[in-house]
Amino acid sequence: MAPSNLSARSTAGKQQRYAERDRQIRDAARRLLVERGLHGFSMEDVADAIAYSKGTVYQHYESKEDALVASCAESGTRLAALFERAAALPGTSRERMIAIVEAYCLFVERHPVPFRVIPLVHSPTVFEKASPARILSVEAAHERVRGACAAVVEWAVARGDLVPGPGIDARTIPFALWAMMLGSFLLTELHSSDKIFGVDDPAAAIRTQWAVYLDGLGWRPPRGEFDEDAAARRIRSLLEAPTDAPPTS
Amino acid sequence: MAPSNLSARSTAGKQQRYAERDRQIRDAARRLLVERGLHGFSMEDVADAIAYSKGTVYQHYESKEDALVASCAESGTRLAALFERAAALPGTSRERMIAIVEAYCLFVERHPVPFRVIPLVHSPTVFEKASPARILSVEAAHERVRGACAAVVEWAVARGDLVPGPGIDARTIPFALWAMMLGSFLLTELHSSDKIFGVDDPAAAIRTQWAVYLDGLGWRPPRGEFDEDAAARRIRSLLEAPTDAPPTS
DNA sequence: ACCTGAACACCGTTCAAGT
DNA sequence: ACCTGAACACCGTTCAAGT
Repeated sequence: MAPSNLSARSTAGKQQRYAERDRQIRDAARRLLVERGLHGFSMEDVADAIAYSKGTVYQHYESKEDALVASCAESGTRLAALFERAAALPGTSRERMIAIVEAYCLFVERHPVPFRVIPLVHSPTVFEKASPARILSVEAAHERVRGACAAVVEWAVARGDLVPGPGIDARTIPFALWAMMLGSFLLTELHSSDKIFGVDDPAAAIRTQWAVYLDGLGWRPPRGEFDEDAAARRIRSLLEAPTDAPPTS
Repeated sequence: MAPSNLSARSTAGKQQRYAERDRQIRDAARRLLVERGLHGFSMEDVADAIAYSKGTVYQHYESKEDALVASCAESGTRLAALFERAAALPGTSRERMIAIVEAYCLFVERHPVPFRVIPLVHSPTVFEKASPARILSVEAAHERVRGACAAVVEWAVARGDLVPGPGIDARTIPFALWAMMLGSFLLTELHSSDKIFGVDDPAAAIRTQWAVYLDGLGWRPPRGEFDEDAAARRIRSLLEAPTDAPPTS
């Protein structure tokens, strides 16, 4: 921890250069993934996009799959941060649940490609070629996302807004919420060309479905006893505000 | 339409040989996809698996993507047939909704790989390389699936089991159902290794969530007024029976 | 007329050879 | 010590040359 000055400086310099290059590679990879999609994404292009060779890219990622999982972990971490902000917003427990839905909608709007890549990357064949550390970072992000939902459910139970029961608990409800949101956006994505469902605004559909589901759980207050649209608008403007300077006024 | 006998016979023979080879290729492709996953699926292996060359495989599929979409269309058609059977099963409107959920669960259990491939194949980069006819066949299958759900909703409204309203109609409910099922299974799939949600039986979770959602819609009869588990068991045994000899006794 | 498989292109991945 | 890019392997795709 206290090596000679020279060695310390060179080690620090080395680490800094490595970190800088890591950032460059990560940015290039993300941009290429967004521009060309999973299909057109290649390690060759990543190497071309930065000022280093393919061999150097492979010092940062074990494999192409490792790079994809890394990109997923990054998206997941951003989503987790947004969920945690949403779960802590002022309001009733039901409004915080709405906030989480708004957070998800906002995320998908802002990052459609990373979102679409999630299910593709989470396949056994991809994961088994990624480094264990990389997989752990994805799981950590997901755990944060789940935890943010679970916290709202537990708070609602503590406040008496929700009466727990079979299928009504802090494990099942986050699962249901996430499944509904993931499924709705994917389904809209899958059928954006054909108009099979006639659902052109998935975010609106999710808001309605989620409200129906919360009513089914008996979550207080029910639809009709508060202005859902106004709550959603208020929450969205709070979430859209920049993270480092929240408009508390 | 009435060519010479000889020509007719040779044309018929040709078509028959083509159809036979098409079946061989399709079977090989499906098996390889299941065995090796999307990642390990190659046109080279398909050609090796049958007694023809790569060039011949390319007479059946425009591209690798075309082959994948074809496989999806096949799965979709099977799913549609199962949904149509489920939607027509004897019982109340709510039991028929349960039947559709059971049909989906049964399908995913029986064909996990084709199911997992669906979101991967429905990406713009894949679809734009598939032939228009192939895409149409996928859309036709989806339309049948949606139609089967919509029919149950309309029947429930006609019977007075469901009162339509905003977000409560034959377009939105099938969307919600499909989204919930797709999302639940994908999410379970994504997190089968880590145990983040603690949900080890997605089918059970879906049954509960769907019941909660139907209650939220006000669909009659509500949970608690009938034996859901018994209904699900009865329906499942009907669905598991072979298609061509339904046990009507 | 139909089918083949050599040939080309495009990466993923490695590693001997540079600096 | 670090980085490079030639080299190899593995397909996707095509098409001139067989039968």
